Amino acid sequence: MLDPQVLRNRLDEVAAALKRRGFDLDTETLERLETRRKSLQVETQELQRRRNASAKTIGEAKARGQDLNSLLAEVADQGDRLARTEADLAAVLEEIEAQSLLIPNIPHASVPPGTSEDDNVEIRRFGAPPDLSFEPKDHVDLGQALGMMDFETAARIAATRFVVLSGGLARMHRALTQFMMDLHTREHGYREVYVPYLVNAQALRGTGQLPKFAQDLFAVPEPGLYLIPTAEVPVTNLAHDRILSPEELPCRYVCHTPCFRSEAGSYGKDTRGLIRQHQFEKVELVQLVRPDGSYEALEELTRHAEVALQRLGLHYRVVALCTADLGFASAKTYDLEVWMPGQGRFREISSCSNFESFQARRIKARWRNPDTGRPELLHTLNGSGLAVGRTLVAVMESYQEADGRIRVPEVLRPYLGGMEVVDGR
RNA sequence: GGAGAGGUGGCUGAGCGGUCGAAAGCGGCGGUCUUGAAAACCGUUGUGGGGCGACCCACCGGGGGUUCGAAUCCCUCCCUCUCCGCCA
Repeated sequence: MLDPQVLRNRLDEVAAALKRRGFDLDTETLERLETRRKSLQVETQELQRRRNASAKTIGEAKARGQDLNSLLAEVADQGDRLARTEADLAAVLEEIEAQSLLIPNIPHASVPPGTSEDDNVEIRRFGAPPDLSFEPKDHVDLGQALGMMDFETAARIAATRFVVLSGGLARMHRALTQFMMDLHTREHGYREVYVPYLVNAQALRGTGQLPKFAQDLFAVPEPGLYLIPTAEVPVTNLAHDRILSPEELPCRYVCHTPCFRSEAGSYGKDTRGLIRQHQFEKVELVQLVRPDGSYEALEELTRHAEVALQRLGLHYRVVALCTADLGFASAKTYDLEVWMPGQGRFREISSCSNFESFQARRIKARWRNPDTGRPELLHTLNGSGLAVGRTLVAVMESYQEADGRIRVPEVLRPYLGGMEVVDGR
């Protein structure tokens, strides 16, 4: 959510900034609502003031044992009028709130301009495609040949876009998670957290998935909760309605969770393989930081995610998303794209974003600024470190042999009892 | 699932329907004293919002109601704690 003050006083600037990301702000409606809000609020508060004053007078008169009838007659019709303006004001405020929740974040000045994902800008590259002297297979062929990746069985148990992994592949999937968690807790200074996988609507509103993206979520109607689409939701909401002291910052969390996405609206897209599943595992990095350091934090967080790819020996590139490709809540995003030899292309494996105060305002996540002594909004960031399923795909396709065997990257071997080639156990 | 107790400011904890944004204590901040520190003493100390301003408004778990007036009464929802049952 954007700052209501700015939305009020510098509406045209906001509209121009949002235009960069292709969003048309309905300034006419907002101005009309704001005018109405102002007059209603002033009127309401004046009526409240009068009510308080006369209630006080009546109280004092009663204490002196005076006759109250004339006083009570005077205020007889005050209540109705106040109730009406209060109701009108509440309706207008609700309307403004509803509108505000649908306005995306303003792109940072450094975000490259663009009209589609084709305008994203490659920032840097690591490594090179693996030197395979044969025609590489994709992870589906590899996994099924090994008998360790089964989409048909998963479909019988659940539906399409689910998978059953088994044997060495299932173990390597787990090893990848362990490796990433150890990396970020031991070397990058993140605090591990374990959180609920079902969250309420308020939490999802806080991070920006609701109200606009309900169709992407799995709802559980009975307790009225949603399966998390990313650990970002519960972890960022840890700061809900909290005022942190400066010593607690920066606050860095790492969290491994399953993620659930309905993928509505992506029929026919990535239907093959592990790339786009209804359920997948992710290791998520979340930071809560002072506003003056959030862009350094974004660079740092991105590097932390990159280290995971580097240690695994995977070829990747870092891409700055252009204004058109930016997520709803993000002010700036770097995508990490890993090379997938079986597909002959780069695929997103991590997305690292600075949300500035956009989420913090919805969540009321603040810190006490010692310079002002006041509570002020934090900046929030997050990034995948990494998406585990897609990492497994990249490893399988990058470490394949001509005979279809898959070597185990060095860093994973300690987690797999020294296993050098994926086996069936 | 059954029975009971309770949700008040950073914390603990008072609060006959009226002068309560709310006692007191702790903590925090500033000061006096001191070579310095502690102790003691004095002062100060919630959040959000509106108005060009003088100022004003809202908030005592959430929502609704009664009333001229609600932290205080009523309804409802949520949450926490204790005991019993059940289950991991």
